[in-house]
Formats: sequence, structure tokens, C-alpha cells
Amino acid sequence: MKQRSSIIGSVEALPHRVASHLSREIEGGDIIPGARLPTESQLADKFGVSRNVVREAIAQLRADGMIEARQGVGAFVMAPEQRTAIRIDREALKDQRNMEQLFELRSILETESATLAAARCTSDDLDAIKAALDRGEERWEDGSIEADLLFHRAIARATGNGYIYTFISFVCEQIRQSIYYARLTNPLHDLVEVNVAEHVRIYDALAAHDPQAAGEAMRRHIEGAASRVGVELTANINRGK
Amino acid sequence: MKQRSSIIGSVEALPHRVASHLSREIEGGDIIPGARLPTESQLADKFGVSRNVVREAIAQLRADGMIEARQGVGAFVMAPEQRTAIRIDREALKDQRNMEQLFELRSILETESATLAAARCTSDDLDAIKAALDRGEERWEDGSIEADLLFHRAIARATGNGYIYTFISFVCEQIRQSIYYARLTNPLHDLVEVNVAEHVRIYDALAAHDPQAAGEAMRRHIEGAASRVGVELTANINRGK
DNA sequence: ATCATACGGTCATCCTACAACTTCGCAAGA
DNA sequence: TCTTGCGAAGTTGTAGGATGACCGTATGAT
Repeated sequence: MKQRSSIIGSVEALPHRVASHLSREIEGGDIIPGARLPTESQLADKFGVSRNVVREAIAQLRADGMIEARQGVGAFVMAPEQRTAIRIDREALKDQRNMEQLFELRSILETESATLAAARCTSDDLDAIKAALDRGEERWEDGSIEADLLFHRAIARATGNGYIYTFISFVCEQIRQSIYYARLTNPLHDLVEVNVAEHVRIYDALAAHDPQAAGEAMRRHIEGAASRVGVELTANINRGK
Repeated sequence: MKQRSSIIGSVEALPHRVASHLSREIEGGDIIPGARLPTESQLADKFGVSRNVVREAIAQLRADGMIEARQGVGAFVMAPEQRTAIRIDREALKDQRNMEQLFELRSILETESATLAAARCTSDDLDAIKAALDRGEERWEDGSIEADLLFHRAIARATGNGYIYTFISFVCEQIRQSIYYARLTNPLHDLVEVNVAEHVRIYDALAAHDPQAAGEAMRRHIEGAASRVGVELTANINRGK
């Protein structure tokens, strides 16, 4: 079979490339909601791939509720509000302002997470949180990042609210990925110690079942974590003093 | 072509059915993270569909970071923490407890959204919010639901934080869909009026640029909205007294 | 004018074939 | 014995064509 000379020599799989392209066209407003996409055959020709590849790409977008395909009619782009999935563009996070906003969202979620956890956590929950905390102290170079995530997730789990856990895990992971790739230099050790110290303060508040203190400690911690990677949370008015 | 007698007679598309099935198997822990899935051919046989359908299903799961496929090796399920997308199972929301938890998450997000919006909103933002508010007063039977969403989204937009907007839109939409299908009876009109009254209170606080009051009004509103659809937010300790 | 029908376009599914890649085992050589 | 190289087998990735199901519209009969 003759190898179709694809446009760009990338390592990315074809369906993903097509999906990204379409996604950007929709996101960028090139195709307005309600409009019809070209037919699968046309897209296949346009991208120089088989119709199978186009279908796989569309399958992804459809799963996100970004487009809707009606048999015998065509595929239509849907309003951005009725997506069935949340996805964060990793590229966009290279923009400092977006990273700042994501940190703000994280601050909101985690602050309340700590507040709820303080009121609800069982002794088992506390044990799990303590375990994550301990693992952060005996740190290898970058194992500390994992331990940090573990700590935050353990708290989120202690809220007893699965959705809170999911959302926090997701946001934290996005931030981690983007930080991880941005700076290959491993974190300075004294900063890690500051981090652990803040964790201890949070844990103490949780163990004391003091929601107010736990939330406050968490808020400060997120602020600190942000500034440690060069992000300043401006005018964060959580629980406006 | 002979019609393969499929196992279940549903209106859902085949790839979606397969994806759901696999998703549930993974979510349920039947296949642990790191383990390999059966080959595409085996899955095709198992579900009684073509390999193409299986590939589309896998394409969806792969886009979510739920599984990873390596050419020449196989497909592996990934740890739930490193998903690249958040998705909410609409089926699960039929369970009252899950709905309760989702409302709690919404309460957290929206309360802070109102707080931030009060401090940051421009006059343009206020106009948009007011417009949504007015549209809720001249209500048709179920247009009021749309107007309600519009109102909340307008506030989220006024925070100036795109992620907050995205997350709130998403959560609200999930709740709306599930409520909408649960009870075909249109909302009682006096309840709609209560709803609008609460909106007015929020708007006033926003217009006065009073973050504290706005957050408080929003928290009460979400609580009210929840109870109006039969969901009680238990022990919600946002800004603990 | 109205309604039933035929037709063309589009997505949905299936099938087969081949390419690209990985793994593993075996055999030849050092 | 150990290493190296190579090929076989298995798996995912892509291509392309065929057919079924479904929709919208135009056509034609009543």
C-alpha cells in the first residue's frame, strides 16, 4: 500500500491529530454551534486519511458532547455549555494567566475540602492522611511530588464526597503535569521542607476537627505552593476576612 | 449482509455501549490499573461487533486517559488519578446520595463564584447578569430553567476566571439534565417565584459589591434550589458560622 | 393542494488487507 | 556460555470498499 505522505511528520496518532484540529476549529469559533461539519468522506480527503480515522476522531469529540452526529443527516457542533466532559488544554497552561486561574480554582476546592474533611473525617481517614504526610518527609528527589498529591487526595477523600475527590484529583494532576514538564530542575530541598511544614499545620487542624483552622491552613498552603512555582494568587478573597 | 444479532436491543450506538461496558468494568475494579485489556479482536468477538466498533469505543476511553494503547503490545488501563477528562455518569445521579454530593460541590463552587464576582464584576458583567435575571421573570413554563442557568453562568463569567465558568457550567448542566428527565411535571409557579426572589437578593449583593453578602445569598439559594428538587444538603459547613 | 413514494446523501457497521511495531525464541557465531 | 542477530507471531494502526439504516427532499399520483 502506498504510504500517504501525511502533512506533518509527528509522532502523534492520526485520529488524535484530526480530533485536535477539529477541536481547535470549534473552540476558535471557526465553526459556530449548530453548524454542520463536512461529511466524513470530505474530512477524510481534507486530512489525507481514511474515513476510519475520521470516525475515531469524531467518536472522541462526540463523547465530549462537542459534536452530535445524526445518522443520515450529518454531524453538528454543539453549544459549549452542554459538554458532557471537562477537558483542560495543557498548552493553554503555558500561559501564566491561565495557570493563575487554575490555581485559584484549586484554592477554592481545596480550602473547602479541608473544611469539610475536618468536620467529617474518621480515624481511618486521619491515618491515611498521616501516612501520606509521613511519606513526604522521607523524600527522594521527586517522590515528594507524588507524596504531595497523595496527601491532598487523602484529604479530599475524607470529605466523603466522591465528586470533590474527582475534581480535586483532576485539577491537581493538570497542575502537576504542567509544572513537571516546565522545569526539569528538581525542587529545592528547603522549599520541600516548607511544604511539609504547611502540611503538618493542616493535619493538626484536621486531627483537632477544627474546620475553620483547616480551611485557613489549606488556603495559605495553596497560596504558598503557587508562589513557589512562580504564580501569585492576586486578590484572593476567599472568606473575605 | 447478515445482521449480527446483538446481545441487547437498545437505541444506543454500538461504540457507546461497548465503551460504557468497558468503562464500568474498569471503574468497578474488574480490571486493575496496569493490566492489559483483551485484544481488539477478542473484544469484538465478545461483544458481537466488528473490530471497528471496538476501536471507536477504545478511542473514547483513550481520550479520557482511562486506557493507553501501545502499538504492537496492547491496551492497558491507567490509574484513575491521571485521567485527562472529567465525566459524570448520568445513571449514578439517579441515586439520591450522589445527587446530594453533586449539589454540595455546586454549592462550594457557586458560593465562591458569587464572592469573587461581587469583588470583580464590571458594569458590563452586571448588565449581563441583570438581563438573565429579567428573562427569568417573564417566564414560560420551562424557559425558566434556561434563564436560571443563564443567570448562574453570567455570574461565573463575572469572576473573570474561565475555569470557574467551565466547571460551574458543567456541574449545573449535569444537574439540570438529571432533574429534567426525572420529573416531567413542570415546576410549580410559586416555587419559580421563590427562585427569582433569591436571584434578586444575589444580584443586589453583587451590585453593591459586597462579597460576603453575595456568597451568603448564593449559598442559601443553592440550598433552596436543592430542597426544591427534594435534595437536602446535610451539615453544609461552608464558612462555618 | 395533499399525500405517498422514490431517490440521493449521510452516518453506522462490517469486512478484509496490509503496515508498523513489539516481544520472544531460536540459532549462529564469538 | 554468552552475545548477537534475525525471524515468527501477535497486536495495534490505517486504508479502502461494501452494505444497511436513516433522513430530507423532490417527484408523481390522487
